[in-house]
Amino acid sequence: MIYFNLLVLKPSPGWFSSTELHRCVLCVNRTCRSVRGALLLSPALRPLLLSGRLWQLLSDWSEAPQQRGSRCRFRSDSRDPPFGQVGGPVPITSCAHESVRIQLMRSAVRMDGREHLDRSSGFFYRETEGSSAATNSSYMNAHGITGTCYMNADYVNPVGVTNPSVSGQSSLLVAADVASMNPPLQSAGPVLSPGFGPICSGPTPRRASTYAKPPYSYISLISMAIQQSGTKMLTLNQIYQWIMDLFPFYRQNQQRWQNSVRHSLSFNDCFIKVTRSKDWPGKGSFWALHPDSGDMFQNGCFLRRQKRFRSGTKACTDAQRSGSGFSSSPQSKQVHLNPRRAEVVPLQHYHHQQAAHQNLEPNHPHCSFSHRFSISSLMFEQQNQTPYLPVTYGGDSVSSANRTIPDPSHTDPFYHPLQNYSRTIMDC
DNA sequence: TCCTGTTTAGAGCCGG
DNA sequence: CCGGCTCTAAACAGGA
Repeated sequence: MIYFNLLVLKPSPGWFSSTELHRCVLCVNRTCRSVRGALLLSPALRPLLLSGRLWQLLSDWSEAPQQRGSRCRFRSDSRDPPFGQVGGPVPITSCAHESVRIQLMRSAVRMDGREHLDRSSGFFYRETEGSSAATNSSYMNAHGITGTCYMNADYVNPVGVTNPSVSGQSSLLVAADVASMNPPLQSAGPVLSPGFGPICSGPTPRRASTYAKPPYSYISLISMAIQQSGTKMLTLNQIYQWIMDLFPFYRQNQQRWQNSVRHSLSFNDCFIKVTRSKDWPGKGSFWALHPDSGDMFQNGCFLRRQKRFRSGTKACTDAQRSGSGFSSSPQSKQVHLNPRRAEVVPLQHYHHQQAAHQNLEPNHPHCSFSHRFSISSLMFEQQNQTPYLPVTYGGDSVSSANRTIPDPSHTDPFYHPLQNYSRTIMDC
């Protein structure tokens, strides 16, 4: 029987999304014979942990793999050591070894036989000051179990997937920026995966003494932010926040890059402005991705745009627009609702209508978004579980009656945008 | 006043 | 070399 310690770091404030928990459990279950979890939690999560609810959640999620015949089991019963003791969950402050934010499983574990993956294709995370990049770094966790980390870059793979083989080791990357543990901009925690988009092979970000600039363009960052949101649209401030939460680099010189973000939103046709409804007051409009902009990024890779999206292309027919209640003015990036055709349409469904129409199903070999972690793939997987858009495209004339399903982030305390990507994570 | 959004301009990089 | 893309800066207007 092999036991592994699963160490998950989480920023504060914050909570584990269902997807993150799901990912932890499933990845481990699919890999290990048995798992003993040890969660490093932010202080905000401790009450949840102490109350037993977190363990219950983990336990519940661990059932699925077992039903598929897996012998793996996530131990969460009363035999688990209590909080704070060896073998049990530990408070984040007891993590003695701070230099490694992401702890690995023990060796001799193979992840789905995908050892062939290129290191550069993912598995990005940051190491702390003083440690060297692109090295294997031994560590000892709070329970005295040693492992090896492969340090190769500054950023976590946005998918947060496992790296199947690193010098014979396996890793589980589920960590987030440990803001609660480190003063921002001074020490480096791993960066939480935004939930999609492979780090494409190519130039590997080099670690710097300070946070290195992410290899993503602003358009990529904005696209990622919007895509990862449950409603597929964000306000400007939410976009700011998402970027800063995910990439500590952008916590500095905010005026500079935020201006660029605003410029990108306004200048690029791939972003459309969704005006607020009267009964949904607030500052600023929502920004969404143009329904036809799905193939901007090659293979869903956010490092480089395949082509610049320009509105007015033939990709989206009038029939499709009208059929789903969409209409847009060629003179404006704002989208307007045709009230007579108004209906609540899940945006991802609309995307897939587009994809199907163009013979570009997510799994289609010619689909530029056919990548495992591409937006379309992810959206396809969540088609039956993603909440509907809280509003249709339609700006001012969207009636509250159409907002039949509220923004899940407003009603579900456990909602997290990343939860939509559980299927992909399960496949890790 | 601050934030949001638009627009213009210029520089740098990269690929054809 | 040229065009396209991206980034940065700045000015400006309008709204909360």
